[in-house]
Amino acid sequence: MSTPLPELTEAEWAIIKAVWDLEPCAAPSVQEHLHPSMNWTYSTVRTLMDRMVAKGLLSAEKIRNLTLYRAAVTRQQAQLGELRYALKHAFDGALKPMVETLLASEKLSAADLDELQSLIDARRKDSARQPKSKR
Amino acid sequence: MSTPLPELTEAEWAIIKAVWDLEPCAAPSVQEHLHPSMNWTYSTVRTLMDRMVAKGLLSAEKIRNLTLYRAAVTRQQAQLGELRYALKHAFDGALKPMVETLLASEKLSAADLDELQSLIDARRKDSARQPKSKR
DNA sequence: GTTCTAAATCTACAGATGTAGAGATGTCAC
DNA sequence: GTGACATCTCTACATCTGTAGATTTAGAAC
Repeated sequence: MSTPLPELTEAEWAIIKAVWDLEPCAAPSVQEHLHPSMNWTYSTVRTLMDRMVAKGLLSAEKIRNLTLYRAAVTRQQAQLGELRYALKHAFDGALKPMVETLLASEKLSAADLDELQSLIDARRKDSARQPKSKR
Repeated sequence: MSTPLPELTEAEWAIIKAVWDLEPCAAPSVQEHLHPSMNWTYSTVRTLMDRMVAKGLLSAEKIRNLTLYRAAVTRQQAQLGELRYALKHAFDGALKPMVETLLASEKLSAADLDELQSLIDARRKDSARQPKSKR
C-alpha cells in the first residue's frame, strides 16, 4: 500500500485503458490505438504518458531508442481510487447512501438485482467466516 | 436536462457543502464556517465561489453591497455527477462491477448488509410495480 | 465629515492539464 | 553515406485550479 489510490482525469483514463490493453507498448501504438476515438497527435499522447510516468501511473523502460510503457497501477486500484473519491467527498464516507443513490439512479433488471443479491450473500458468508474485525 | 451533472474538485466540494448548510449566505460566513477545516482566507473562498457561480454550481444575488450565494445544484445532482464519472470512466458504464468493487473493498457489518439487502428488495418491488422500460 | 470596518473588487502567480508543432536522432535499405 | 522513415526530445501556450495580497468602497459610529 504505497501509492494512495489515484484519481484519473478523463484523458488519463483513456491512456491507461489503452496501456492495459496493449502493454508493454510504445507511445506510437497507444496513439494509433486511440486515434479513432480521441484524435490525439503523437505529441499529445506522448506528453500525457510521460506526465503519467512522473505521477506513478505508468512506468517506462527505455530500450535503445524505444520507450516501453506499462501500467503502474492495476485496473482495480484505479477503479478504487475513483470510488473512494466519490465516497469521501460526495457521501462523506457513508457507503449506504452511495449504494442507495446508485440503485435509485440506474435502471436495473431483475437479473441485475439477483446478481447484487448474491454479492451481498457472498459478503455475508465472508463476514461470518471472519467475525467482526474490530469495533 | 439542464446542467449535465457536475463533477467537483475537492475545494469545490468543501465550498458547496458549506453553502448547502448555510444558504442563503454571504462569502464571509462561508469563510468562517470553513476556517477551522480549510484555513482559507476570505479572498480564496471568494474566488472559488465566484468561479463556481461562473460554472453554474452556485448562484449569486447582489443586495446592496452584499452578495448572497445559494447552491445551484442539489446534493443529489452533485452526488450523481461524481458517481456518473466513476461509472463511466472506471467501469465503462457497467454498474455491477462497480457495486461489486465497492462491496469488496469496504468493511461492512452484518447490519450494513441487511440495509443493503432491503434497498435491493425495495428496488425489486419498484421494478415489479413498474415493469421494465421508462421510469 | 472623519474614522473605522466589513465586504467587495482587482490583480497575480504557481502548478496542473490539454494540446501540439518543430526539430533532432536513430535505423534500415540500398 | 544518403535517404526515408520511425521515434523521440524540447518547447510552447491556453485554460483551469489553488491560493491570496492589495486596494477600494459602502455603511456605522462618533
